[in-house]
Amino acid sequence: MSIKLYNTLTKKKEKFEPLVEGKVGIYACGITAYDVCHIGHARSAVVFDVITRYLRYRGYDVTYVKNFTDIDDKIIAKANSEGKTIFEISEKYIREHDEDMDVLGVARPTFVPRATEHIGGMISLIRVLLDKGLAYEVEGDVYYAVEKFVEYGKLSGRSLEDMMAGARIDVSEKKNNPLDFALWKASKAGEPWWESPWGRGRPGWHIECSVMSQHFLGETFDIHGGGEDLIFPHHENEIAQSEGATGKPLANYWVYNGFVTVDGEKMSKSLGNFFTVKDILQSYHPEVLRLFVLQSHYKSPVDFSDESLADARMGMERFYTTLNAINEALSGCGDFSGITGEKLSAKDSDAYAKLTSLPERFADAMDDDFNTPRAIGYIFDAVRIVNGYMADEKSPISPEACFVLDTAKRAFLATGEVLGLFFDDPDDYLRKNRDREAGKRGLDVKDIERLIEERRAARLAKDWKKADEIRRVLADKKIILRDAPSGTTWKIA
RNA sequence: GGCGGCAUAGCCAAGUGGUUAAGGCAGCGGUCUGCAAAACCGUUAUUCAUCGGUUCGAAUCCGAUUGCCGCCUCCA
Repeated sequence: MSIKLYNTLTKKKEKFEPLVEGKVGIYACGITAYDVCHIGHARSAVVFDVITRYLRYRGYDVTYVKNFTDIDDKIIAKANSEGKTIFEISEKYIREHDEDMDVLGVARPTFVPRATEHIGGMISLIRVLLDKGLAYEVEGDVYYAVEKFVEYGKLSGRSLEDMMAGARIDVSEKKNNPLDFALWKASKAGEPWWESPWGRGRPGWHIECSVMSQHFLGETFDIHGGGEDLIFPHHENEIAQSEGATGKPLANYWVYNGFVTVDGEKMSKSLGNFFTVKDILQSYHPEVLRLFVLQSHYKSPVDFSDESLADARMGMERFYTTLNAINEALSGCGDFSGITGEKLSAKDSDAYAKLTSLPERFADAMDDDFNTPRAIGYIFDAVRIVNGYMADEKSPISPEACFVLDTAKRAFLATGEVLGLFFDDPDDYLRKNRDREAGKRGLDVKDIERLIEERRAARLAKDWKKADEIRRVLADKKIILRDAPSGTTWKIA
């Protein structure tokens, strides 16, 4: 089976064929470092994290580049208003970004270049575009002449005429065509600048990605991606710059994640309807946020709400409850290294066969345009199978059962490795989750445990009435008790 | 105005021509349990926004209609 992915450039799902056998180059546009990350940034990061993890899982040697835009109007504005340098601002938000992504379990990309590290490359590329007649200089600004690039609009599926018809074009006397975009801007007073053949200035937004992608991945690379709002104008302009200069395709596959919405509307700074990653991680385990994101296909819009996150939390709880049960069962196992899949009883063999099919089914779903919702469905199927199997097993469990459960655990963890889930110790996860939920509701863990202790004494004395009364009191606070041979545990509903 | 996307159960969400329309959450019934919980079993869409068409056969293809959303300005 080969991987298929949806290519926005061709508007088709295509078989993935890397330029170089066994190797993949990915460039995803990262953030402009002027503010903290919100859930939308988290989604994009998680999506491309899972794509790279899966490609690696399938044996590809992946080079993943994600840039930081550290020179831009908004960064300058923020630096000026706070009396700081642009570097202080971008440094602060890049660090915050990295902290958030680390907590979210997003693996660090292979390279994380910053625009200001590549000014020289940008100047060279702008020179090439000027030499080729694709750009022109006006009073220290350099603009790209879009009508000179015949394929302009091919990614976003619009023509220059269509865009001219649109009313919302910013008019500048300096531009020959209102759709022309800046490659280089002469610096105004109070703005940072770099020396260039056109005087002191700073780069336009789009040029950095053309330069950095080529620097790390070559003139043509495999996958270019980002949030779908980057299709136009950002990536359209990157194509014009890069392909205009090299005459070669910039990237073969263009992959975009959909937006996170709130009440059906795009999460954005201007609407003020955004939630920061830090906000959410105070209330939820990072894997809950990952599961929430991955339970929708990466291209679909996903509506964010506290309810939907709470649903994802229950899903993670199901996973970890099962993993915990597997661990408990396995802790009672002796040596089962002599067991193999071939000589099992009918019942063991049946469970074994179903559980060993998980990696295959998982890969099947992921091969199909990284269909994580389907892949996760298969993991839940396996959860049901292993739980049913465990329910039928008497303890102490047989070496054969140990073998089957060990196989199941490995299969779960292998899928988790790709999705960035199940990295926590199940016991820790469940306890942290419980305490966090208790905290959110203003419940005191000590009080709860004191009542549980009282109830334990009552149960020992077979005072069921008192035991049930305590259960009821706790239940009113959404606290659910579970009596097990090893003692009573509790959780929040 | 131009371009594009989406509409599947109470909620979330797979499925894009052909056996019983995945899975999760929530609900209900049962098993287990002192009572519970977890878990398991069963159950919850004869139907996929509406209307037409193509086809032996459509949630899936085509057309129209309605509704929602995104891009066209910085944006993940």
